Amino acid sequence: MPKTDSRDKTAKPTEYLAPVADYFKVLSEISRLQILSCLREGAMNVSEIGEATGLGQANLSKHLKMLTEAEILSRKPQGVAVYYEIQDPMIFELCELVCDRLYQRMQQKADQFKRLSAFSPSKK
Amino acid sequence: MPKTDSRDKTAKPTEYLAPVADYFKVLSEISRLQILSCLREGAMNVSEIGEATGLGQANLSKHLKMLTEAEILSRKPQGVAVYYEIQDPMIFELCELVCDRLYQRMQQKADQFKRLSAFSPSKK
DNA sequence: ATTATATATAACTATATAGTATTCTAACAA
DNA sequence: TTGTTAGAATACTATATAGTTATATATAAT
Repeated sequence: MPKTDSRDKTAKPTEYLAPVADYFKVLSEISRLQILSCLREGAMNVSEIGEATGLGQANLSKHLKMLTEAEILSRKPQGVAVYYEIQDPMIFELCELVCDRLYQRMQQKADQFKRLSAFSPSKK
Repeated sequence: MPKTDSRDKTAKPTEYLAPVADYFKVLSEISRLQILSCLREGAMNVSEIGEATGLGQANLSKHLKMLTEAEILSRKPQGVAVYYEIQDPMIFELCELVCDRLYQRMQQKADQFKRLSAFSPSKK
């Protein structure tokens, strides 16, 4: 019965994790989240996105390329301009999950702070 | 009626995105995903995690610190050993969403390849 | 106290990448 | 054609960070 050699540390699992890590990496930069955020409303061309985000042209272009290669955005040239659009709305699910959780935590901490505040007169 | 100055490009949205980006950044490294993956089964101490993942001791220690500060893991010293445990299972939701999507895409591409293969005899 | 062991920290190196300045390409307009 | 504009590609710099080696800390055992 063939069995995986457990001594081989460099073996299997790593390769499967790489694409997942790469995907999260795309979402791990503020500039790219900014871009995604302003495309929630619908397609925009590069100049428009640039104005909305304040990102430099070359920089923006690189980020758009990354997002497109990750199949998060789609690219549609129209004459001289190029329009980008959300291709995979799942990213918003991901962002919302994270946002909600971060918000919960803040709430919780604020709550604890209020409750345990050293200067409150009571707490019986 | 006070209105946000839309000329101020460096203003608001960025700060709100930073914590989200930071959270995704924690999940964007293979080594950390490896760690999370092996903690799915339950708490483990550092040595055990090291054996399971093959990561070096100091490196592992740094990753565990990051994951703990992100409140993804909890840290429980027990004598000389320190046990780490998943504190926020939401990460698995996130990973599953991404995995499922990546899998769908692969399926889809394989499918297209099969269908359009230049060497197939027929296609009607 | 002394030693051994588990984990953390510090210092360092090497690599990846965000941002920028510059050049290139392609579409449209004159 | 020539020029103009939008976007992409290239080259470069500066910073961040993964990994490693070496050192420090802390608990347990002798």
